[in-house]
Amino acid sequence: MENHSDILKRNGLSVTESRKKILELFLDSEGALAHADIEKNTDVAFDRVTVYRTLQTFVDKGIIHQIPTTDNSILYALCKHNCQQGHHHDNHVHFICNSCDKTFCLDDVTVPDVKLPKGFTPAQAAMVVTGVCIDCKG
Amino acid sequence: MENHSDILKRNGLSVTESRKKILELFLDSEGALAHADIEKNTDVAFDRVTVYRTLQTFVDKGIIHQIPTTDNSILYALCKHNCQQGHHHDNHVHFICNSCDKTFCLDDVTVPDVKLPKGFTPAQAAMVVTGVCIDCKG
DNA sequence: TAAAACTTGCAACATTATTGCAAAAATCTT
DNA sequence: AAGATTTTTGCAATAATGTTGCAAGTTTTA
Repeated sequence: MENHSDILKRNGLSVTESRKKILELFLDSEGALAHADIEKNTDVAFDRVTVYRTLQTFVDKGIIHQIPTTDNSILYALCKHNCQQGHHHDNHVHFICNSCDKTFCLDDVTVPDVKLPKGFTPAQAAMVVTGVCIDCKG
Repeated sequence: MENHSDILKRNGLSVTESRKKILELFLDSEGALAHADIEKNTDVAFDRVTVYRTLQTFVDKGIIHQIPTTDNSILYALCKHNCQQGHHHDNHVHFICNSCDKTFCLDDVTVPDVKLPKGFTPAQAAMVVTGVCIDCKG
C-alpha cells in the first residue's frame, strides 16, 4: 500500500514535513480542498508561502489537479488516475454541493465530448455540476 | 433596437454613467471580460468598488453570467438569452483560447447532460473547453 | 558524514476584495 | 419642474490573497 512518502518519492520530490502533511490532508479528505482549507487546518501551521508552493508543485507533478469555480477560489483534488508530469487525466466531472459546499470528483463520470463550431480545436474540457450531493439529499 | 439604457430599465435598474459604460463594454466585446479588463480599460475610470458592485448587480439581474476558470479570476459574459433574475439560462459551453486568451460563449453548443451517480441531484452544469480558437488556428 | 541540492520561512510588497458612511446622482411625487 | 425620496457612487479603512528574493535550515547525494 502506497503511503505519503512513496507518492512523493515516486514523483521525484524530497520528502518533507509540509509535503507529507498537506498530502495527508488530501488523502484523508473526501472532497476537494481550497488553499484556505489547508491554511486554516489547525494541524498544519506552515507558512502561507509554503502552502502556495507545495500546491503548485503537486499540480506540476500531477499529484493534484485544479477544479474551476466561479467564486474566485481554486479548488484542488487528488488525481486518482496516474497523471504524468504536465499531462493530467482529470477528465472527470466535478460536483459541488449547494448545501454542504463540498466538492466531489466523480471519477467514473467522464466529461462528454461536444461538437464545437468549425475552426475551434479542443485541447481539454472541464465540467462542473452543482446541485445536492448524496450526503445532503432528503 | 434595444440600447444600454433600455436593458438597464427593463431590469429595474437606475440608469447611471458607470452602468451604461460597463454594459457598453460587454456589448462591444466579443468575448468575456474579467474584472481587471474593465478596470484597466482607459475609457472607464470608476472606482474599483463601483466595478465590483456593478458586476454583482448585473449577475443578480441576469444581465451577465460568470464563467468558471482555474486561474483565480472570474470571467463575465453577457447573457444572450433571456435570463430572469436569479435564474440563468447560460447553459452553453465556454471556450478559452490558449493562444489569444480570449473567451468565447458558444451560444449554440449546449452543455450535454451527464448521468450522475445515485444520490446526486444536479441543478446547474458548466463546461469550459480550452484549445485553439477560430482566430488563432493555422 | 560532508557537500550539493533543494525547501522553508521571513520580510516586504503587490494585487484583489469587502464594508460603512457621507456626498452625489437618479427617480419619484406632486 | 422642484423638492423629497431612494439609490448609487467614491473615499477611506481594512481584510484577504498572491508573489518574490534571500538567508537559514533540511533533505538527498555521493
